[in-house]
Amino acid sequence: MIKLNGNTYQFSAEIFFEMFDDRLKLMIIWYLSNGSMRFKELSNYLQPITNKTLSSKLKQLEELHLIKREVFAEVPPRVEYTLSAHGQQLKPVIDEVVAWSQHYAKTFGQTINEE
Amino acid sequence: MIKLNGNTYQFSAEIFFEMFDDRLKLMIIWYLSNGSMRFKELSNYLQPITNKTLSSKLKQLEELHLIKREVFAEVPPRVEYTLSAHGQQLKPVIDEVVAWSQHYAKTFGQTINEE
DNA sequence: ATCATTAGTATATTTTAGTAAACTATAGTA
DNA sequence: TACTATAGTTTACTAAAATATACTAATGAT
Repeated sequence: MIKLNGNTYQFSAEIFFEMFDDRLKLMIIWYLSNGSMRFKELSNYLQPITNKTLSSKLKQLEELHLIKREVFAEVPPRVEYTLSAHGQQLKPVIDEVVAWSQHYAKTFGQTINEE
Repeated sequence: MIKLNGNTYQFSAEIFFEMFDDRLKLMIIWYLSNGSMRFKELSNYLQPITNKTLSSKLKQLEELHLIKREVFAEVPPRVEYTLSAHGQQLKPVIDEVVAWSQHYAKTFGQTINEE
């Protein structure tokens, strides 16, 4: 039995399942796994998404200690999002997700314009 | 670019993200990874969950070719759910999820009544 | 003076997912 | 006769999540 933020879990994996209860948060981790990104950049990749939704997801990920938010004192503003140490430790999960997806796509989908 | 069920994806991983856009479907895979289970059994593990929700999630997983549904001609009815080959190939993903979660729980949570 | 840019916030509206509760068929049991 | 069990379905409702749209501050460019 695990206690975390007032919640109790039978199995540790349930923590992951609750964290990534939408497709967006894990996708953001996935995009950030290749380096830092700015708000607008992430937004472009995740289209269609509204500022409000992206903003709230990033805030959640920060509260979960999975990403870091760095503000630069510039105009127009610049904010960079980067994986934290715990976020980076999700890399093996991401790698297996990619491997599985490729296999699945090979079986059920059709690849066009590969490069 | 990948085509699958009328949708197009830039990256194969997006297929996974769309499949597991809720916490329930991957959790079901996780429970089934130790063998087959009946409807009620899954329902008990996933409480609180309604019949309608569980039923729809199982239907989705079946359509995605990730689980198999076996009906036995008995009264009261017996239906067993089992991972398909593609479902079983999610095992490495699950394993990494478990490993990461344990590490995360060790850092931010507190384990009580471990055994 | 006005436009463009970034990283959001604010407000109102719509969509979606999930819930609760009742119901089905079939056979065995009290 | 009524109750139990299983594996759902059906209906009506609600709460949560996402959307569209407009807005802000500060600066440089046109």
